[in-house]
Amino acid sequence: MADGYDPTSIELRWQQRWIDEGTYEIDNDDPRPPYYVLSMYPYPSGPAHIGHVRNYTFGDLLVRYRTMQGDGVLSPIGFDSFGLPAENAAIQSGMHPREHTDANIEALSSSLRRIGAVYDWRRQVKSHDPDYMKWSQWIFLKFYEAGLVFRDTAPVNWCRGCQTVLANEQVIDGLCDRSSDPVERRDMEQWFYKITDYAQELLDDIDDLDWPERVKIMQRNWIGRSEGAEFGLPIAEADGSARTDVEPLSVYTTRPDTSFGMTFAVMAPEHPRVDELTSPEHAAEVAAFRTDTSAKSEVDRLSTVGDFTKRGVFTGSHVVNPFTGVAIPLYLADYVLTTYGTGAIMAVPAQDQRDWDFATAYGLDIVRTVQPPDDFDGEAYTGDGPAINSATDSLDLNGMGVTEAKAAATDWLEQRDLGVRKVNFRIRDWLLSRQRYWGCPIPIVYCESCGEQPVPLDELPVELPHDIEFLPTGQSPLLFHEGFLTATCPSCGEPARRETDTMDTFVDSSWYFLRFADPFNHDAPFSAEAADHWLPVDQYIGGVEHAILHLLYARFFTKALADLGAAPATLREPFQRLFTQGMVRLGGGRMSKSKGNLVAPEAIIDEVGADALRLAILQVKPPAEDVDWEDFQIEGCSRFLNRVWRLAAPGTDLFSSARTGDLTDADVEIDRATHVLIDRITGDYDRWSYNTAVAAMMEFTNAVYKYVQSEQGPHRDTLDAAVDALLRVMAPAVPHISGELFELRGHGDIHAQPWPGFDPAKLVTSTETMVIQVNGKVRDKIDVAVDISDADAEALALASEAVQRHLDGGEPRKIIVRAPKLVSIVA
RNA sequence: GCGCCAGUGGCGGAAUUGGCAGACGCGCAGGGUUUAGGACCCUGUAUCCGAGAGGAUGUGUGGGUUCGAGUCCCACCUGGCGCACCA
Repeated sequence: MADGYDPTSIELRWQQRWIDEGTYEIDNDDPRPPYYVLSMYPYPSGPAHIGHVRNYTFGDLLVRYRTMQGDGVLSPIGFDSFGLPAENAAIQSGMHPREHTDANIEALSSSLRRIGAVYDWRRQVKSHDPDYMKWSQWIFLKFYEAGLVFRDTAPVNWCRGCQTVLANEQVIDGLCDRSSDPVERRDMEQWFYKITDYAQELLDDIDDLDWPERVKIMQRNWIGRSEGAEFGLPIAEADGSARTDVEPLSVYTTRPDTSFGMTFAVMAPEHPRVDELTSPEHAAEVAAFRTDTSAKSEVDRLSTVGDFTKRGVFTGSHVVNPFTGVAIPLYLADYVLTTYGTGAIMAVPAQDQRDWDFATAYGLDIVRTVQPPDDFDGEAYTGDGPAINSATDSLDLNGMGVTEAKAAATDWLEQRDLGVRKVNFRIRDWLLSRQRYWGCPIPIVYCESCGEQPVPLDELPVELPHDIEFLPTGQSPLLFHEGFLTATCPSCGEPARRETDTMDTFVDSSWYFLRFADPFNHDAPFSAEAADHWLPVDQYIGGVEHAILHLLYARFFTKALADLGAAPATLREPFQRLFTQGMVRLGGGRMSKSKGNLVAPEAIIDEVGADALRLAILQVKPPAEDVDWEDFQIEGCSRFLNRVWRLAAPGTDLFSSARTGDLTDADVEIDRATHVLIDRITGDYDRWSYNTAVAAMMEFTNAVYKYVQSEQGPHRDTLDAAVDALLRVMAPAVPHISGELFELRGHGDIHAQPWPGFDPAKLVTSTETMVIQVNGKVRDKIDVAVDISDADAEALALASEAVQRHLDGGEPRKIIVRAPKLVSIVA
């Protein structure tokens, strides 16, 4: 064939055309129903890798499909362009992070265009663009004003390798999630966002999200709500009586019902009252223990394996168990953390395994207060059961189950003013300070006389100086840049020093989806009207690795911005539907730059075209599942596209041999198959079943080939209708080839076409294959009319020779008829 | 340990409501076309018995419900992911 399928030239031409014609640009006053499709904000690390391509192919299919369905689709793209890798590259290679980043953005943009993904490029945002930074800082200051920002000295996670502070979310099993170095603890002045103010709402609103269940579970776990009681343990005199001149030691427990089994108490080594509550003769030991603990990683501290004898120390003091009035020893132990609850616990070894281990190691009493089942052979028992050993004159819990006893114990505390019901959350405030250059500067200055001062809104953005020297010292280069450091106090006008911390890059990705709604706004990050028009995102697409960090922060920002009046008050959630696509692996392992086993999509596109690659991505596996690169069937997909080309391109033999005139049964059958195709693909696209959609296209194409090659040959009208429908349903998946063929066939721009409808009446056949089972086994199949009566179906089944053979003269005991599909005979 | 998800041919997978298991593709085999190769077209391809007709077995394992189970229920095995001793 002279004019064979040449993907490269076709694809480049269409890609240019979509950009030149602004096909997927959309204005906020577009009259079509708004539909917002968004793929997660990519970090520009260079040309797209195969995982990116998979992600953006799914997004692009949806953009094109919804457009054909008649929606006004918002399909924006931007770049999460701040972050550590650019700065590390600068230290290593001397290339400025800005140049490094800009080059990577160009490379990634080019990749996205090469796979045929379409966006409204006008709306593009980049985190490091001063125009974007301005509004990141503006939001910081609004949060500051509203009390959602604070500064505090806090033990922070310090990564020695990266020489920076990490958020809790970036610490995985005590190791840095980027460099895998062990994370140490250090005290620093840090900026925080008060995400804990929204803990309850963030938890409650998860229920209504159309998200994968496991992501919702992960968020609930992370927020970690627990209900319990907080109460005081009075400090004991030498004789064991309670002191009234000193504040009791406050503890939090989720098991107030077990309080009678409290045989000792434990403070975190960092607890502020350690010095006060340590007796002089134990001071040296306590000090040594605290030093040891501070050097330990969080993994070691929370571990429950191994010897407990070195993991605690006696303070020399006692406290009083308010339930029993008995004085019990007060210890420090590394497994108690200052960051959760009150930083001190009541220890109940019989019902908590760590307490049990500790008690065993230190020879402390163990008293059961919940009766374990008879067959229980463990140590600490945490299950349900009747309370025992839990009674005094004023409170008797004995016999109650855990739930009832909890309530009774808490009521008792509240009635006596000893304690209160308390809800605790595991989630902690969001530490956003980073001691790094390549991030958005925190817009604060420090004045000797006026103290901490927010930068006035009209002075934003605080920009990063460009002339910076990168040294591997681990300290932010901003600390040594006089021009940046020097500022004027907005309050008194005297010289002041600028904050050198920059923001965590998760700040940038926490509101970019709002900026996309109104990217040209010069007066605000976005208008409430624009946000109201587009948000929430109708379909968000990304990796499950962002299940906690990014998605939780973005939810927090959206709620806070709505409460501050920047976003519509009704906008409580940013992403109504979330789809998490699986990862692309190689040989069962992870693909990574360091392993040097990255698959380069560009090389594949050069060889077989972007459409074949897209089709292979869609075909290989259900989108939600991880997939191995070795399983991709690029060749089969390329072969299929060639088959379609030969079928649909005008001027081929297939096309010119078509007959005209009356329609035959074969024509009716192909017409029916065409409607089935549209029906199937519509359903498959709607439910993200792209692999079966591709199978449907292939099956249909095979059927049309058979039809064309049949003796009587194809009818021109039937063939035209079949092929045009095929191209239309393929358009969202393989936009270049279907666009090219549709145009060559003289029908104009396929992407401006409405989604094809189908006639339900045409889906039904006149006959159906009826299956006949004897004792559950298929014994015969008979073609019957679809409207056959049950009685006729039964008679037909019994008349079957095969059925009679298997009945072997016996009488059927029971016959189940599901006409016209099935007759089941029990012999 | 707790929670979630998955397990189907040589391989990736399909089976939307309990009703023909293995669609579609890859791979493999045979044939056609071609000077040849490639490309293309056609046919076959779960396992076992059988020349064939046909039969038996079969969706991780073991039970159960049902006329009928890949699908529902119970117990278990294996793998992946999350949480993990947060009081």
